[in-house]
Amino acid sequence: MVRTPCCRAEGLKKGAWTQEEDHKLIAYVQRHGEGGWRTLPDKAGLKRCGKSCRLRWANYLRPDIKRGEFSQEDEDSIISLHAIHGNKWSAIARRIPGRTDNEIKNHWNTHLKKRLVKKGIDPLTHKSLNGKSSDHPETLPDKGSVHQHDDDQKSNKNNAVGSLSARFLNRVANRFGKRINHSVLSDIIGSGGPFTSHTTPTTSASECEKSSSTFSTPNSLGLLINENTILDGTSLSSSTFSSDIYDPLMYDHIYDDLEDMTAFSSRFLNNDVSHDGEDFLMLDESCLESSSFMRELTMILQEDKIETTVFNDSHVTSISEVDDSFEGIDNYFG
DNA sequence: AAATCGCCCAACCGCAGGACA
DNA sequence: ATGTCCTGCGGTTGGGCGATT
Repeated sequence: MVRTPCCRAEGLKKGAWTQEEDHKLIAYVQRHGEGGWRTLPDKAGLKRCGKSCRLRWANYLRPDIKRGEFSQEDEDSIISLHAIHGNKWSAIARRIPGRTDNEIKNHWNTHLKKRLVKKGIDPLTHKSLNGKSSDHPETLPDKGSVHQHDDDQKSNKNNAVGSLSARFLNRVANRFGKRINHSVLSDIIGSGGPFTSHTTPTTSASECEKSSSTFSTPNSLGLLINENTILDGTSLSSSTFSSDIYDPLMYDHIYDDLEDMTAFSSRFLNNDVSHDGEDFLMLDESCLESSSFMRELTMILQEDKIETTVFNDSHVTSISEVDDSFEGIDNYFG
């Protein structure tokens, strides 16, 4: 099917936006909200195509856009996320609050890529350019190592990635299993391990393979929650994780919260495994359907807000090394 | 001072895919 | 099932601007 490009029409302005145009666009969006970009130019009195208006709004005028230089933290995040997602700028942008995909893409191409090359890191693979495995903190686990031998995984220092999650979640499962019942836990532990790597229904197999070598189970669905964020308690509203008021719909609300870009875009990572201090819980999506599990998880998360140091062990064990049986989980934390 | 170069980044382009009639 | 609209995405372009010659 052939479509006529929207900007082909005669008389439409292209190029840099003027202040007046910006004002018109802002005023219109404030009055009528986003969307309807095709008809917006006429209604707003702009001689631009809708696409141009949408881009101008999305990349420049939106009120939640953070202008100015990227912080070190932002840059680290971008590099880490790029190691996972590659050039999926929109996916990266969703994790960097206030930054647009365009901005991140530009920053990557003009600064970060060069910086990595300077440090001897291939910006495409995030591996050392000289062939040696890089110890550089800006690199991530080899995306291709998902199915490597266990020994390789153990020797990979980045294996610690997710292992904290594994321990934490094993603990959650353990406690939950003791308090609730074995069968539910078995469901959770279930096929291929309890908190396996994640892929959303739309995630490709290749993207799955980019994830942590420790947790990969390509067919599983899942979601990730930033453990550190949860543990420091900054991301959880009391209403979201209240163990006192149990509402069967609560987890729908959690989903809603997690989908809320302004509140959670930087915290809820449904595609990523992070590294070096930023660690992520991985939950099978079915967990969310187990209300009793989620309630228990909620309680434990709340408790753990004050005991984050428990997880700062020097040695961590990946979940793949742990016996998936209930007893195994039980023994694991002694 | 003028010309040239290189960098940066806003904006554009073409394509893909979901929604809907 | 098909066609169209609408939106989002990633890659690319080109104008502005400072640095260098």
